[in-house]
Amino acid sequence: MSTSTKDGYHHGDLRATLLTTAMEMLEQGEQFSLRAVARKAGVSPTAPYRHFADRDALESALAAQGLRDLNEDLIQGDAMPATVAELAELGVAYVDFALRRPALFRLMFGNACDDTNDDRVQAAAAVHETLARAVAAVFPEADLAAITIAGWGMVHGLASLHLDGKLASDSPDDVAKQVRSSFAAVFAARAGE
Amino acid sequence: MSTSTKDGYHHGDLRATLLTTAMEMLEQGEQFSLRAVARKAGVSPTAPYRHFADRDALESALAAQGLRDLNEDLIQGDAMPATVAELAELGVAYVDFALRRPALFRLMFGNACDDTNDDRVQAAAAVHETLARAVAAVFPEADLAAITIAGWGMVHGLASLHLDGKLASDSPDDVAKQVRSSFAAVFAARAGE
DNA sequence: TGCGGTATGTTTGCAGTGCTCACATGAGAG
DNA sequence: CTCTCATGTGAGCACTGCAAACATACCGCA
Repeated sequence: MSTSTKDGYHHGDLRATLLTTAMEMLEQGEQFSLRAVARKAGVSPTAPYRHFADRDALESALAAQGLRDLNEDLIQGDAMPATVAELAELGVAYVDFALRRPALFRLMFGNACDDTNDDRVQAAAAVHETLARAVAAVFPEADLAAITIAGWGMVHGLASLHLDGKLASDSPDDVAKQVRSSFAAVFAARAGE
Repeated sequence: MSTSTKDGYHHGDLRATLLTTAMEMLEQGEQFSLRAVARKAGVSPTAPYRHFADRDALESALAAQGLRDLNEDLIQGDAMPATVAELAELGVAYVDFALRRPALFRLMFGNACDDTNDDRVQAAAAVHETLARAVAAVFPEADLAAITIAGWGMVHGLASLHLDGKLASDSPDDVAKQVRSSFAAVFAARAGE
């Protein structure tokens, strides 16, 4: 048995435990530090260093996981979108993710990402591709790269601005509506393409 | 004489000195802490607390200043834009600001902004209004709120994604081109409105 | 002119952090 | 059964934000 919790000197699966513990802390809004994670995992303050070079490494691993989760959320509305309205739902999902898991979202996008972390860059690329596919499905004849970047930018910006309270928004429903009308306002004219 | 640098016990204008010192550090990419700022200003580690309640307060003041600077950059192309291409230049200025002063930009938008800091919310509102005016000048008959938010979101998202290295971009010129084509791709169809 | 109050700076000290290094343990290869 | 090495522990350093208690000198007021 090499799964999670053994009670001897050696933990058995500390790396995974640290990741899930840290993720919980992010989810719960607790401010998070290597030491705090270790404490919560019931392990000495320096134990994490056996599994992560430094704090950034842990954060990168969490960010990678977050990007994978985001990608799943985006794909979940399985079918390729056919209309601008359906494409907008991808945007809604993106913004919703940011608002549901703000601390994680900030980890994923907030720092410089000068990453040699392959997991992470690959996960980011996957998100990009998901968005590109969706855009391509709706605007088959358009300049794919430009529209994809524009759309990603818009959605990401809306998420960030809402996260930071720069845009008025009472309820999550409100936010979703705002995202939809942004898509409508901007992409409506091309709907027929 | 109550201006900046006196050499006695009392500094004379510490608050301002701290702000400019901190701003320099942000500009220079030095990592910044209350203590480091105090050190660089040649003052004891806790002197700043006479002028700022805590670290967040200093950051908020810097963020407010940053928002004012950003607003100036946006207005600088004085004339109201008349075409999508001219509107795009506002976007270019926005993104350029973010890339030129990344640490400041992160301060301005990176944190939760649960601010009672009037300066700051007002400065943010001013930016919003500048953008709204510009959009209104180009699309006089459109749904102003929706397009403004969409545009702000797009520009802000592009800035953030570039800052975090999520979008390929070799040179600043490259980035500017990307911003322009995003505007073109998305707003082109409405240009005649 | 002198005096006291108060805004502004200093010192000391605490708890928390990231990280390094020397040491302990025990699981698994031989 | 033993030895090795991955994995855990502990003590310790430099740094941080922040809270008192204390020092100084600028100010209005007598």
